[in-house]
Amino acid sequence: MRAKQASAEADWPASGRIARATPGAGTLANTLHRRLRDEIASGRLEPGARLDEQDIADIHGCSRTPVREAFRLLAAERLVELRGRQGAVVRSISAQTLIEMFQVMGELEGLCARLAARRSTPAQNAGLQAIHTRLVEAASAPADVFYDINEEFHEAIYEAAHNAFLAEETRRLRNRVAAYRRRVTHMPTRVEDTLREHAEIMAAILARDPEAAHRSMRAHLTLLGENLLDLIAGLD
Amino acid sequence: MRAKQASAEADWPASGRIARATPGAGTLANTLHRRLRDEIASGRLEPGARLDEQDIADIHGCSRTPVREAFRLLAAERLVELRGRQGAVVRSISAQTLIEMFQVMGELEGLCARLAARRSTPAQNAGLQAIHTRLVEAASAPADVFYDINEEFHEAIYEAAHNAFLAEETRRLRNRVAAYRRRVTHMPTRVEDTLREHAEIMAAILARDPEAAHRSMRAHLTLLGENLLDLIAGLD
DNA sequence: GAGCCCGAGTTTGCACACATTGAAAGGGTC
DNA sequence: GACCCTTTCAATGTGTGCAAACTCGGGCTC
Repeated sequence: MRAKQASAEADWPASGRIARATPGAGTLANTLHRRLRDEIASGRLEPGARLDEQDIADIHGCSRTPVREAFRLLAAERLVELRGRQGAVVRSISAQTLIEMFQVMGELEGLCARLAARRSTPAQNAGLQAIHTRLVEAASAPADVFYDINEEFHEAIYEAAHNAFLAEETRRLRNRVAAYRRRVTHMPTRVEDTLREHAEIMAAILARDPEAAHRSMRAHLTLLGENLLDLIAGLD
Repeated sequence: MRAKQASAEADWPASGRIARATPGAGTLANTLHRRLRDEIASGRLEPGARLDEQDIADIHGCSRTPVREAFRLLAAERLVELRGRQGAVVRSISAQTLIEMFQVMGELEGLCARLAARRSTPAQNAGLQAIHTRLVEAASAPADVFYDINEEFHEAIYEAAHNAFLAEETRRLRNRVAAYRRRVTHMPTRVEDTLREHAEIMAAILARDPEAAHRSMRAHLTLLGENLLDLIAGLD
C-alpha cells in the first residue's frame, strides 16, 4: 500500500475522478495533460516537485498508462523533465534560461504587436481598448484577477496579428514561463508599470505604427524579464 | 494476420529491431521517436501518410506501448496529427501556415544572426567561414549534400548566438518544415541564391554589424519561403 | 437505382502484469 | 569509525488482453 496517497489526494484541489466519457475532453491522457499543465502554470505544482505515476493515477482514478502518456506530452513541452527511472519532476528554469526566454518572447510578442498594428480589425481594436479599460479598473484588485486580464490583453494582440502559427508558438512559450511570470504581478510597482506599458503598446497599434508597436512590446517584455530576475535574485 | 506487414517492412530501409539495451538511446519510446522524426524530416514518410501502431511495432520489433508514446511525442511537436481513433497521420502544412511559419522563422533566425554578430568568438567566425567554403565547393554536388552543409551553416549561427534556448526553439521550427524545405534545394537558381545570401549574412556577422546580419538573415528566410511557395504552387 | 441502416472487422484506448533498473539501507571488513 | 559491497525494494519500462469506437461493406427499403 502506498502511504503517500491520502495526503497527496488532500493536496490536490482540482482533481476528482475523470468520467470515462468526458465530452469534449477526448482521451484520458489529454485530459490529464491539460490538468497537469494548469497545475504547473498556476504554480500549484512548484518547480522541482516530483510527479509519481501511480499517485497521479490513483488521484484521477485511472491506470498508469494515460498518466505516462500525459507525462510525455508535458515533457515534450518542456514543462516537466523525465529522469529515466527517477521519475518526472516539474522543470525549474535557471536565471540564465529565463533571460534567454524573455529575449525570444520579446521578439515573438514584438512581431505580434507589429503585425497587429498592420492588421487588426476595428472590432479587435475596440476589444483591445475594452480589455485595457478593465485592466485599469482591476489595478487594485487581487493579483490573480489582474494577471488574468493582463493575459487577455496579450491574447487579444495575438489574435489581432492574424498569424495563427505565431499565436500558437507565442502562447506555448508564455505557458512555459507562466509559473514564474505570475509572481511578478505581486511586485510593488509592477501594476502601474504594466498599465503604462500596455497603454503605449495599444496606442501604437491603434495609430497603425508597426515599428513603435514592436518597440514598445519588446521593451515591455524586457522590463518584465528584468523584474522577474530581480524577484529571483531576492529569493536567494 | 496483417497483410500490410511484409510490404511495410520492405519499404522501411532505416529500420530493424531495436536492441533492448541500445547504448545512449535511453528508452524504446525515445528511440522510436527519433527514428520516426528523421523519417518525416527526410521526407521518406510523406505528409498525409498514415502511421499504424501495430505496423510500426512489428517493424521495430517491440510492442505497441512504446510506439504509442512515440506518437504522442511526435504529436506534441506537431509533426503528426492524432485523430482520435482514426489513427495518426503525418501532418501536412498548408500554404497559409507555411507563410506564417517562415515569417516566424525569419524573426527567430534573424535574432540568431543579430546575436551572432555581437557574440561570436573568433573560433566560431572561422568555423562559419570554413562551412561556407565547403558549401561553395558543394555547389554542384548532389542536392542532399548541399542541403546538409547548408544546415550546418545555420546551426553554426545558432551556436554563435550564445542563446541555448533560442537555438533549441529555432531548431525545433526548422525540423518542422524540414520535409518541405529540403525540396527547395532542387530549384533552378536556389543554390546560387543561397550562396549569395549566405555570403551576405556571414559578411555582416564578421563585420560585427547586428542590424545588417538580422536584415540579411530575415531576407534569406523570406526568399526561401517564397521559393517554397512557388514550388508548392507548381505542384498543384 | 439511390440512399440508409446495420453488422463485421480493424484499430485505438485503457487496464493490468511482469521485467528491469536505480537507489537506499544494512551489514561486513579494514 | 569509515568505506564498500550486497541486498532489497520501489518505481519505471514494456508486453499483453480486453473493450469501445470508427470504418467499410452488404443488404434492405423507398
